[in-house]
Amino acid sequence: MATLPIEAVLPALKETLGTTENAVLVAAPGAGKTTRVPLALFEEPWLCGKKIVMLEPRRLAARAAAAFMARQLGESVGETVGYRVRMDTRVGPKTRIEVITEGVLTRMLQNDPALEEVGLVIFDEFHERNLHGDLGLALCLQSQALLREELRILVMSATLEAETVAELLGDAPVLSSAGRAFPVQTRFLESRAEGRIEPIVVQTIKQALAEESGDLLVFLPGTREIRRVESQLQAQGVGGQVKIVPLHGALSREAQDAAIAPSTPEVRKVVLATSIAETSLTVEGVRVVIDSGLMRVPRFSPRTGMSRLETVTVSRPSAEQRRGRAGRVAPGVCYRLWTEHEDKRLPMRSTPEILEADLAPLALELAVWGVHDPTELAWLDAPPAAAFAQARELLCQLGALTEDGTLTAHGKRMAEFGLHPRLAHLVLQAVPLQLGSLACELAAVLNERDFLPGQDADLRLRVEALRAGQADRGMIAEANRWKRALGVEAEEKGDLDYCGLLLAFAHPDRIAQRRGNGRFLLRNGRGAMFLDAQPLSFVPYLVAAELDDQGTESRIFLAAHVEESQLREHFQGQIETERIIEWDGGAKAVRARRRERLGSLLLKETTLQDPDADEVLGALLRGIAVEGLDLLPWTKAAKQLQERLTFMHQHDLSWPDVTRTALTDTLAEWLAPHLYGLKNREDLQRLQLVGILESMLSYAQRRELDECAPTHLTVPSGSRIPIDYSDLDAPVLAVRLQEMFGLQETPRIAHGRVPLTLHLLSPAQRPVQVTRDLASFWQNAYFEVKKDLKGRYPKHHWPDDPNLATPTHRAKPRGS
DNA sequence: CTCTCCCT
Repeated sequence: MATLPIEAVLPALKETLGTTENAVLVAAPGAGKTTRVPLALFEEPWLCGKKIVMLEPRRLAARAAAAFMARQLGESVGETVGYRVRMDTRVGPKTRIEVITEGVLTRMLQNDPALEEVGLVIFDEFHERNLHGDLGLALCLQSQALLREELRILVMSATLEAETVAELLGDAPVLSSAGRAFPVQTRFLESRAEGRIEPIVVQTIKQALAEESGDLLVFLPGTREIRRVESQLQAQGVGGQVKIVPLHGALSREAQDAAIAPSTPEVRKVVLATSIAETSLTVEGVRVVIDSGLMRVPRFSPRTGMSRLETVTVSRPSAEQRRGRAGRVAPGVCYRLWTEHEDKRLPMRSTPEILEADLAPLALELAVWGVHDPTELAWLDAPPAAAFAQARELLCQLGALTEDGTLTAHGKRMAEFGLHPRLAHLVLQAVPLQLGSLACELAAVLNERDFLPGQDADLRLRVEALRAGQADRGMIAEANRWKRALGVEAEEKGDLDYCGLLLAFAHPDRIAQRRGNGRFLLRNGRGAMFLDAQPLSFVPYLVAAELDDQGTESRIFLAAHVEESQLREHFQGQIETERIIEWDGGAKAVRARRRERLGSLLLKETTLQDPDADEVLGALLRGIAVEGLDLLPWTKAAKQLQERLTFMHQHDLSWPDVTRTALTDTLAEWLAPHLYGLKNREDLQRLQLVGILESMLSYAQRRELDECAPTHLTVPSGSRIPIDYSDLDAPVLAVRLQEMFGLQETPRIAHGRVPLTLHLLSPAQRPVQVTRDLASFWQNAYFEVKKDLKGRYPKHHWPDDPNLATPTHRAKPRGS
């Protein structure tokens, strides 16, 4: 066996762990640390015969590492070296090295916080900073501090974030080892790429095929871009010369295996991959990497409880990892589709999962561990407070925690399931309903990537396919394992009509009601919809399992029908009944209704038979305030009375203020007493506003009103002419000039304080003159006016001395 | 017009 670069640091590593508990080992990919380190250490005396457990981020990697090490010892897996991953365990009584996946460590710690049988925990590929890795390290560190001070912890990482890890491990020594990869030449863009990435990718692929030999690995953010690049390459005839192979997580295992297998020497291969090829899968025979510099990441929103996919710039470590994929078999080339200037500004690290993930599973693990406040543990990055609080709230809703945050028996059982708390709750709720078997099938379907993507969103199709053996074998095995754990294997297959109800246990916030047109309203108030019409578009209620959380209306990818009667039976305690008595602006009436709500969903609305009179009155008053005073019957008389009172108020503030503003502000005082039993505009139209306004006055004020602000004035002709109070500062008397003959002075009101403004009119009621000084008019302007009137109304009498003339109210001259 | 892993 060739000497690996890692061999150089092994003696120092043995010595370090012989004297101190914690250490950090930095080694580039390909240095051989994953297989060499456990084999070098498992017989060290400081282990005292205890085991080494090593964490891998992926099941595949864990099994592969165990198999490789077993071969090195000339044994098979399960002897000295074993592995323990989800759904698959191979360890025996002799096993000294257990390669496990990150989540398994959490379960081991929860069962045995002191890890009595373990002498050393190795965190491999720790730079990936997965949620379970971070949690496992935090728990291990506390176990070491409180229960097992001689427990060794070794963190292995490919990047220089080692220093911060070393600090977290109590200033642990850092050892490093060089990598073994071949050199890779990096080529940047000359100028910044604008617009879509696909044309530049296509152009670079063609350039690399011409300039370089060997297979190409192209990193794209997602399947959409992969499809576009593929079709553009085909359109440009590239597909004829080379084999174009997509590679992403939604592909079947066979398609993935075909994509990563080495190509035959005569056919060149262009692999179009997502970040799956960055760490999880190794594509054989690659000499050229083309990196779009983009990746899609899920971002969880504590506000909506959903994840959304975002396209982001890759971090520097990611870009380095991608570049390294070109140097595994020979010196290689990496085309980076950004400029050298932009390269300097790449983020120094990817965002650790704990900062952006759904923290409900973590919060449940911490509750089982006995930690209320995550700051009691040591973290590289503590769980963000908002997301953690949201997670605790969800756990309360699911009954895993009590109000004060203590773990319930139900919560403890949920944690033991190794399922997301929502799904564990679904399964546990189903058992007493004799739906345990269906629940296990549903949980298996929901726990994995959708195997019928793009098809009809109905979950029942997936469960049917699973029952027919058309799902992934692992998924079927998963369902069966839970059935055994619950003792429900023998249970009759639950009716598929219960899928929606069970899903509602997991996602009570995603119960949705039809709004029409394939659009739905979620219980949490958000909108959701199907892109194309399908049977589920027309059901009154459904529960959404998967949504995209983009924009104002989320797209529904996966859902199940639920009956209103099922919701009523199982969510009775969450249905709120409210009595609503409110003004209906459309009908212009008070509506009294009884509503049953499930969150934002209105399940039922009925008319309330005997609404409380005071509440009706309140709603009517609010209606009038909103609609305005025009809702009331303002007759001419009422309007004039309001103007007269306003006139009085202006001169004496002891009078009520009845301006529109004041009346609107004081509806409850002046109007409310007259509204009992009224409920709509028609009722209001029958009100007697004159009487209502008058009732605001004292007896003395009523008498004074007629004196000071009379409705009419009797002019010399004997006519009673109405006074117009609409201009508060200058009440107007509009009267034919002829009726005023003989009156010398301007008539006054308000105890003589306010002269009326006279609008003097022609016999045909046309305005002739406006004056507040009648005496002056007679003496001056009258003579000019007279000439004009004589011309136009020659048959009328236009005297030279108006003071001596007889006033007349007749429009036609006498005797005509 | 959907990233990717993982849980006795």
